[in-house]
Amino acid sequence: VEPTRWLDDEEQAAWRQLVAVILKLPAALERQLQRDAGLSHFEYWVMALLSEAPARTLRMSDLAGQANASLSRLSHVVSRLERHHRVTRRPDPGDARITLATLTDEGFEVVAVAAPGHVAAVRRLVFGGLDRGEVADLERVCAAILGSLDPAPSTEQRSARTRSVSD
Amino acid sequence: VEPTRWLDDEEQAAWRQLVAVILKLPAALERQLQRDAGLSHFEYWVMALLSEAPARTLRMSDLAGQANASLSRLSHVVSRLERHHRVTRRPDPGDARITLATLTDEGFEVVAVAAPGHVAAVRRLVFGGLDRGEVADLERVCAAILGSLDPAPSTEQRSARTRSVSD
DNA sequence: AAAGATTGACACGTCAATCTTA
DNA sequence: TAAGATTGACGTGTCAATCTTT
Repeated sequence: VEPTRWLDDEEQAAWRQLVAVILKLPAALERQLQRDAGLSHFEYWVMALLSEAPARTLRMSDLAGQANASLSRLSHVVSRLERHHRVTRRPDPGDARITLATLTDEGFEVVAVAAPGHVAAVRRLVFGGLDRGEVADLERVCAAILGSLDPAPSTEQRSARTRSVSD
Repeated sequence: VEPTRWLDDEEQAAWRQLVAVILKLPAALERQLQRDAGLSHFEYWVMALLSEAPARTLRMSDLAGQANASLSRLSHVVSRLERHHRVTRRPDPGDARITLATLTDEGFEVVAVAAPGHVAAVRRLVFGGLDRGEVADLERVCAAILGSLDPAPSTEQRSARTRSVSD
């Protein structure tokens, strides 16, 4: 087998580590949230994003964008959350094509209860072994990768970050 | 909501980026392999690992370890691969509890054909935006995270790496 | 009883098709 | 016709239960 061009040794080593992280980290977070709060990581993430939004409400499209998910995936998950009375959906009064998703009080409670344990897990699993410099490295490298990953640097989702139920 | 202790700003920023990478990178790789080779990323990874092994053969347990997967998950995937005549399974002659998985010639062909495109995608999506220093950072940080992730620093899977059909 | 592995049920993600409003 | 969103079918992953060999 002699392909176009391989990865060099450094890249190969880095790649193996990245793949391992991508395989194991999500699984670990999933287990923690499932065990301690009965939530999937994605459910938690969606509710956390809503909890930060004005009026705890977001358009499905915006929510999908902020959650890095397809509209389809989001819709399935929100259906589930709605079934559990954690989120409600209703058409936008101004443009009926748009659906607004709102976190209920009950939903907020669920995230609020789940948050401390999840944050602790993230601190332990991700940041536990990193010093300040490595945290900065992590952010820089991830940002660079995301740059290559998103062909469209169009819609900037930069905005004042409010601390709330998340992360 | 006032939990035990939050992430500081730097950690929070890094965490958001990491989550985005974890959400998007696997999806992107999956799409590429599915589209160009009809393989899932995990299937590719499993076959690539077998292609490097002596006699293209590995015990299911070892394969699961190297692939960072549960034995159950691996078993399902290998069943699928076996159905497509890409892998064969047989009990170990010495200890019949053990199952040996072997990559077939046909399976090797499949990986060999898929590899160049996949490597190119990895180069483009992951390393395209990184300079040498950032590649090193990436490896360091991932290694550190894996350290926190694996409670057991027991079994060292360090061994001479052979370049083959992978990465 | 323990190790190695497999299986089946269930939950989730993806894709393509569909529906509704603009 | 396009934008926003939903749905259903299908493949895959996970968990617990199971099976076989030691």
